[in-house]
Amino acid sequence: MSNVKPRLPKGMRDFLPQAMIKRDYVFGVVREVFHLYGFEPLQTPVMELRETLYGKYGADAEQLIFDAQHARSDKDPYALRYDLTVPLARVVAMYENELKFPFKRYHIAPVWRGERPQRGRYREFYQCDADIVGLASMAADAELISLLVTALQRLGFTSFVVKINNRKILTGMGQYSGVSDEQLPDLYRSVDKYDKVGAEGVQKELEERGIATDVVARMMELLQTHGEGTASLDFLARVMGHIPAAAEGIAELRQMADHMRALGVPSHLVSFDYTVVRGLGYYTGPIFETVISEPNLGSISGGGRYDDLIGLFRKTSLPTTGVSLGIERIIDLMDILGLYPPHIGGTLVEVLVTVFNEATQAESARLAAELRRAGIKTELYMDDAKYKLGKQFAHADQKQIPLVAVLGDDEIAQGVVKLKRLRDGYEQSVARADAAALVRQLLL
RNA sequence: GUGGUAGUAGCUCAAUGGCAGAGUGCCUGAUUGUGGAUCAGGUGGUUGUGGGUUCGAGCCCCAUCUACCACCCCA
Repeated sequence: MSNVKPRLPKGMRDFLPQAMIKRDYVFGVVREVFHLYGFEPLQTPVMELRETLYGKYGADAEQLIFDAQHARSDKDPYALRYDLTVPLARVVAMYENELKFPFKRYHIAPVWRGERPQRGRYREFYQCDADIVGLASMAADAELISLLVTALQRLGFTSFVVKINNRKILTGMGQYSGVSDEQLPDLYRSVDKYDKVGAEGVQKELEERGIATDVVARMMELLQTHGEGTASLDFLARVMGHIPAAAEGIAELRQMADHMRALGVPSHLVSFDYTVVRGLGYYTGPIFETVISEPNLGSISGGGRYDDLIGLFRKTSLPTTGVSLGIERIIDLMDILGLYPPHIGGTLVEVLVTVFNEATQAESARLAAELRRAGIKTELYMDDAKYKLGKQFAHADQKQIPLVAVLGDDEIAQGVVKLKRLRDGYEQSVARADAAALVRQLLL
């Protein structure tokens, strides 16, 4: 008999119950906030036609996308989705007559990438996106910021900043400084490393990419523009307001600022920062990124406006803006920063009902049923061997179940149940009818 | 995709080319109505996998897998 060696595909993970309880909590909080802002769920297949995915990524696609072919058919080649944005664009194009615009959907689901895994970077991971399709108004972008801030606050994050920029301003800066349109992608890629390599690093890289020293110098100065509130926008307007792209971008961010104020977004949690770039790709307007500022733990969300993408699947495009929470990173940080509320622990079981012996097993089962009817998450102890109280307490302790219900001959005779809280050893007997109420009280 | 580091008990890690170990965990008992603490006893391994060198390999060589790190790119 030769067993198959249990192994996981490279870059993919199992989540045991202890981890899933925490993940579900995070997903649940985020989902609740999405609902609060009127976003509704969308689900699409994990596979798309290869041609659907390759449209957006072109040449690089081969290296990044996981193919997923049926063994007995090579027609209609498939691939695992690479993100949730392309499926959204496809859905919008396919069902536009059935959807009500602006279309506000959220999507929490796994995506797959063929990249080499590293810590915090996997081949299978969850994305968590909210997008608004069909609205050009900056009200949409501002609403996403408000949603983002609310979600992070509800998860317990306090010291973070949503850094906001606009692709049009970056384009304007490039034009003002003398960067050619062909060099813009290079420029974006280099500036994206600002956080990592600093101003000197970006400057060096830009020069290495063959952009003239005086051009780089002008660019670097503009990039580092900063100020309270909209002061930096005023400055940029004075310097490069005559450049159409810049003027447009500046006006958009002003509108966003107005909308955010009306929505009550705390001003200390947002900041205009012209070093934000967001990869390469499809962004056309406002872009944003959230960083944990204290301590400096990197980026936990990103997003922006991509008004052209849906045009991939449709004659004319639709203005669209979206936000993506880096949910895997957020889950890591929840542990690092200790943000889980106390009741999110190693188990979701609230009380273990012990079984004193064979003869009283049925009575314990009845107690478990009573507690469950009252909505209490109850585990009824089960064992193939002998019922020993010590083992049952140890079981509860190891599984981190907070309460144990003891139901021995004495308790049954008196119509009571004895509850023990393991955290501090507090013990109390209570009439059966009041057991659920006492469980709730002891859980607080 | 390129380059580097590492893989020994469930976990964390030892072991000059010469008998594979410790701590922790787990099981049993001290304690047949109570977990954690203590004590006693017990359980722990094809040294990631496959080859090679050698009288002899956890250790050296080659390949491979996996994890991690730096690029590339990205979340």
